[in-house]
Amino acid sequence: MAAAGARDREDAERGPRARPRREAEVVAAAARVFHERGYADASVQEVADELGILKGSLYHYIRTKEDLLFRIFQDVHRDVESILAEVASVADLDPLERIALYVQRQVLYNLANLARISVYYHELRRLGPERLALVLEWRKPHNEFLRRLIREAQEQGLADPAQDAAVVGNCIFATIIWTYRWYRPRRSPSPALVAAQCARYAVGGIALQGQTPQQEGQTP
Amino acid sequence: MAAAGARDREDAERGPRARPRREAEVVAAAARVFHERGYADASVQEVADELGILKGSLYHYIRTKEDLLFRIFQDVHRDVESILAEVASVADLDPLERIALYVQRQVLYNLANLARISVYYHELRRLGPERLALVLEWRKPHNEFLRRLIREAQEQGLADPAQDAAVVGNCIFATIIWTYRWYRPRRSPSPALVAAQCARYAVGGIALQGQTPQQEGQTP
Amino acid sequence: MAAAGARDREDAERGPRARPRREAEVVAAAARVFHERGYADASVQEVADELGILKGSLYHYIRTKEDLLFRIFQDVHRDVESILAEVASVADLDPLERIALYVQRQVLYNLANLARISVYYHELRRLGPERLALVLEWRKPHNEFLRRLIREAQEQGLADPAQDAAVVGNCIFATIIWTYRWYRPRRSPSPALVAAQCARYAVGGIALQGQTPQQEGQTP
Amino acid sequence: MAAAGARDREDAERGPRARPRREAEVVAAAARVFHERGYADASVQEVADELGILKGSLYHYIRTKEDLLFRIFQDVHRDVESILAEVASVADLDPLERIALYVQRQVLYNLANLARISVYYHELRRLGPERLALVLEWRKPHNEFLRRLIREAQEQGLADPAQDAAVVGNCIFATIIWTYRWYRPRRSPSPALVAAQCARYAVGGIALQGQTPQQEGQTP
DNA sequence: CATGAATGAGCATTCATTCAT
DNA sequence: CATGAATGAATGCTCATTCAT
Repeated sequence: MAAAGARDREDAERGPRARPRREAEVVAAAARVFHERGYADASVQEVADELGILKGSLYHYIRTKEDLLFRIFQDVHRDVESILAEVASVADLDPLERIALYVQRQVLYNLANLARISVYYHELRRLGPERLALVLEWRKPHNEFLRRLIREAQEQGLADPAQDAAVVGNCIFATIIWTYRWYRPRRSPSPALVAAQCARYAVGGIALQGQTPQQEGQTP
Repeated sequence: MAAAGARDREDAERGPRARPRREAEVVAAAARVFHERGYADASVQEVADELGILKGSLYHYIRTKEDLLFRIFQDVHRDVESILAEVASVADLDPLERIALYVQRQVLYNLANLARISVYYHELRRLGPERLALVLEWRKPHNEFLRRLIREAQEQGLADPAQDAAVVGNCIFATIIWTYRWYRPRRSPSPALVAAQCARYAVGGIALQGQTPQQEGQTP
Repeated sequence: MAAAGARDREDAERGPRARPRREAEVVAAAARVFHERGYADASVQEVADELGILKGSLYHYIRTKEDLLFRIFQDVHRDVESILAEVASVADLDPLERIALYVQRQVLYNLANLARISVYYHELRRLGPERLALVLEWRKPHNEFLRRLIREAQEQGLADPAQDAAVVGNCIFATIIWTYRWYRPRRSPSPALVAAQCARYAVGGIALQGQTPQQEGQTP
Repeated sequence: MAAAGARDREDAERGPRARPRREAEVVAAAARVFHERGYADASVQEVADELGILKGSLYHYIRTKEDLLFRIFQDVHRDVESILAEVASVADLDPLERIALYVQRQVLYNLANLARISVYYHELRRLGPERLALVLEWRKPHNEFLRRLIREAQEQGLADPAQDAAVVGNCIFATIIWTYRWYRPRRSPSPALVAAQCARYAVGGIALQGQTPQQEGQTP
């Protein structure tokens, strides 16, 4: 996670071969520009400007503009995958604790990588059909992971069995993802605090409690 | 009226003012197209096609493409405003109950208006600066309304006072808003069920409970 | 044929609706530009300049640059088809006479439509695969027509049966087609003279004669 | 030689001067690529790929892309010149026999060098003005040679004096050149047969005969 | 109101050519 | 000689917007 969080910052320590660096810089610049202007409105020119090279030169690293977008997805996917693996490997946690840890880690990652994450969650539909399908495939294990935890919590009497695992799973994802839309680096509370409170909110949202308002009957 | 006879087949049952209907159709078509293709990728031509008129004719209703976008925002804002008013006017609810009602009503509205809502939440940044500022201004009362309820709940011992009202307020908005991204009309549970479970999740997320995992200290 | 020949010239007499005219002008301008500069080197800008409109406006008539090319092929094909039909319908000609008529008419057409014909014979491979296949399909009946006449002439003792019908058929096409490369409107003899001599050359090339050099054995 | 050892596998049997071979390979690769894709559509990259070197490395052999084209012209010119010289030096041939020999040798050469010949005849106009003029100058002696033979044949009563020497000269060139467009190495008859029949066709086309259709009067 | 041709600015992409290593 | 990143100009195409009919 630490390595992932560092990705948005400029790397100071580089060895003799600067090539991989270049690639990462290109993707980082694209993430910044796409975040700021939106993928469809951003021009390849603007990405090149951000990098201080000419538009034509950018095409040494990519074949199409969409490649820039897809590489952002690849990078985020890789990081997010490692968060999942890490959370899954922690021992001695009950399902609710594991969900709390998952939410907290993901939120922390999001807040540390706002530009890339914004693109990752906002511009999915700008990918071509094959890549779109690929990314949707990537995301499935996360859905499964979370739903399984929810069901386990329900079976162990920790979570309300009346809640649909798919629905509340999506609510938890909402809690994690939407941070990219409201978090303001300088104005909002510290990432650690936000991550903790999101985790607390998500767990509270599914936990079994005594008193809960029942309103379904009131629907107009 | 006689001169307009040739156009009567298009909408037969219309009162003396035919304009509002036509206007609403235009905005609805725009919402559908912008939802499907994304605002930036959608062309004015496609909206005209959706309406069965020519591109040039569309400019009788609008001055710029952004007008189409903005009218969607106006419509949604109007509806959402009335939901807020309605929820505020219900008597004899404690803060948590009122939050639950608010979430439930909003989610129900979202699920019934997926196209417009998707645009409303997804394309905000495509508005020009003045209109963007206007919409952000519109949204403030909702923030205030929700935060006030949270604080009241905390003061009345119903909600966890350790939670930052702004943060959990955003979490509740996340729960409401994100439905536009995951809800699938035919595959997902009924709107009523989803709305109820989202409300239950949101209230549970802020309600005071005995046991909650405390992880802030574990953050690396 | 007369109508076909007139196509390259500007039409003076036009009715109230100038629309079909516009289309023909576009194709004629494209033919001129592609002839002068070569299809691949010519830019859509240059075609627009030739028409006195803006590049973007040209796209009201076409979807791609290749459309311009293909319409030239369509026009020439239509004309050439009618020449074939006409030659086939003349009564009381022996095979050699019919071949002579065919060559003469085709050459006359070529010389009257140099720009379009140059493109038709020179830029075939610039068409996309489907259109290329289509045009090759169009040309097959001409091959068949000519080969059949050659075989008939051979059977009737008018043409040398030792000649391969496919090979000399191609030689006759060469005689017809290559005119687009060497004919110079002001410097060369009159179209009528050239057409007659090409016909005479082609017929002589296949006709049965007493003395002909036999060199195949000398091949190194 | 030791330093160059790493490249020995590419061409093992080479004398002390490896440069000319390398040069010839470059031109041959260019001819193949230009033949396949067309000069204007072919990229320098593709020629480099064909050679298995990088684009930048190609510029050790050439200064511009057009150089590649011109060298093909130089090579073909050299060969074609030697055919002319050879045909001119054969003793004891009457004009028609010499024309037959010329056609046959040229066609044989064309069929054995389809790629270069296609470029030679197809891409002439892609040369810059000076080189274009140069090549046109090169070709003049061939025109003169052929026309002189035709006129001699006419004077000796071997060829029809009513035919314009320039026109039928071009017809003969057509017969020779057009082979590059219709000859298919595996499907068409043997080069020797084709060359013989082209020669037979060309000579028949100009030879004096009794019966010839006269259609000039029918021209509309 | 409707039409549809025209506008003109902008964009992604290609490519011949250069040059420092 | 070879490399490959960089250049910069050009190109095909799109599209929001206008306007005469």
